[in-house]
Amino acid sequence: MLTEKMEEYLEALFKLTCEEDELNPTRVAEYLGVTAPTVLDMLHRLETDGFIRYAGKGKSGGKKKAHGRSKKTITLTTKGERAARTLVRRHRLSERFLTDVLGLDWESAHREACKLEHVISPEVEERLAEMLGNPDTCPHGHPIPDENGHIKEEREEILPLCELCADDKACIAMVEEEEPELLQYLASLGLLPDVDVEIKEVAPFGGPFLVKVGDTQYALGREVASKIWTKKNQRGGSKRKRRRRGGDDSS
Amino acid sequence: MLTEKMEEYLEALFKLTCEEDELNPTRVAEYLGVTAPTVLDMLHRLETDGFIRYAGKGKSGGKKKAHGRSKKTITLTTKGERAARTLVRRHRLSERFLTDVLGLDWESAHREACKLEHVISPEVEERLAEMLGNPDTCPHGHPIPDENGHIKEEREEILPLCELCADDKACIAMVEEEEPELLQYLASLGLLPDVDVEIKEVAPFGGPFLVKVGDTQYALGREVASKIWTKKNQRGGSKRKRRRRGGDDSS
DNA sequence: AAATAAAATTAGATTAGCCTAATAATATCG
DNA sequence: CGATATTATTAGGCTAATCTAATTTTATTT
Repeated sequence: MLTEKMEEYLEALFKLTCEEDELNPTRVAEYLGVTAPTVLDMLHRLETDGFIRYAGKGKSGGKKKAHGRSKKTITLTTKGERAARTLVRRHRLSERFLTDVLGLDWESAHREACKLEHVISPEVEERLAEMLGNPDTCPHGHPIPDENGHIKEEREEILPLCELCADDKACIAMVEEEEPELLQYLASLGLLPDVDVEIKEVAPFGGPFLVKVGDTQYALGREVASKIWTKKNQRGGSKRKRRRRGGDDSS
Repeated sequence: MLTEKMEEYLEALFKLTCEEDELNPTRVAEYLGVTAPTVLDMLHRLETDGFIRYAGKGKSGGKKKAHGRSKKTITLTTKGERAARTLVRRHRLSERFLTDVLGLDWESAHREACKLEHVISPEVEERLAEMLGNPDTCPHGHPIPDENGHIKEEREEILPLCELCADDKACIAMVEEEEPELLQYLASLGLLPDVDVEIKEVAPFGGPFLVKVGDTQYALGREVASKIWTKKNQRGGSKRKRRRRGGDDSS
């Protein structure tokens, strides 16, 4: 049986494995705000229940170092990934409901969704999706997996704002969440999904981006700019900049 | 801090103390499907946290039996009762939402509401109530406490169907829930809140009630009849049959 | 390669909720 | 009243999650 805690870990593992390969326990501990032994414990439980694999990748012949068989890594099994995607779906559907129907602000919606996702049944999930018109993104612009956990991948050409160049025009596709202060800040600048922006200038040496939103211009640091994902307005169709792994992010 | 389990117990205690006075641990254990020691354990925790009182009622001078000071009873403190009423409110609001907005059947709605009630924040509670038009009953007809936990007491003249007499005409006010099979059965007969019924005959010696609903007549056992609360159509204004304590029931 | 730093893992404890078995108190019946 | 039920309570255990304090591995530096 999947306890609420197990669900939380699964979700975290899913998000983290999408963002970085070679996920290790310490990173998970840090992300979830618990200690490493606690994570180890849970990893074992998740493993015996078949949700993850935690072992050195089977390179049996590897004579690397002779002793310990090639550092363990955490990977979700199909079962584990299915569960995680369902949770992500429920979380994002909840967020949509909380913002669109009940009118909560993003941050509250996120906080509440973290609790709701664990108590929503398949039936409620389905009705909720239906009632909301089967939305395909959460308020932050992140895709909502379908009933089977599939994430729509029309995501060609989505790249962080920090990779745009001067004079590029783009539309914000999604903003990283999980960081309330950042969100608050972005919202205050009007940097929200579906908003059009134009890069006026990119300061060299890791300097700020001068971005025009509506009639105003803001200087955004690289850090912030990397948290805003944009859909570039095809303008000459320069197809550089590949996407990363097939995964997804946060919220 | 109030854990989910503590909330469950509080709610159960609230319901039970409304229905029977002199509530004892064994009854609670039976109601919640756990063992008596488990209940004792929780009672102690709830007591140290100030949600209940569990002690022989202070009759200090009572020389009854000399030894053990007059059997302990469970009572909710103001704090405990406030918490319980909030839970009842969230449960019933959830039920309304699940049935009215998402279209779930009563039983599923009840099941889901049992989980939702523990994760709904004051903010969501408020918005939900607003969105639903501040309903004052759950789908089964039970009153929804207001934001302060007050339960509307227009409940004069609400009495169980088993106390009606032949030829009485009444309107169903609410039906006991917590018993899915019963609910299922009642629903199949069309015995739902707001439906008008007429008692055609009351068989003597604890026999069944012949009740007319729409064009059909059904024979209901006393047990079932006691689970259906009705608002009698004033017909001569016979004011007998007082209500019980100020409490409320299930759902 | 040795020394040092960082990560992983083991050991041992704690708390909330639960359980079973045993014991103590109360009630009820004949 | 005394024997038999019934209830309440105590004792002792178990699992999920968590922690702190070692200890062991694995990496990195020099």
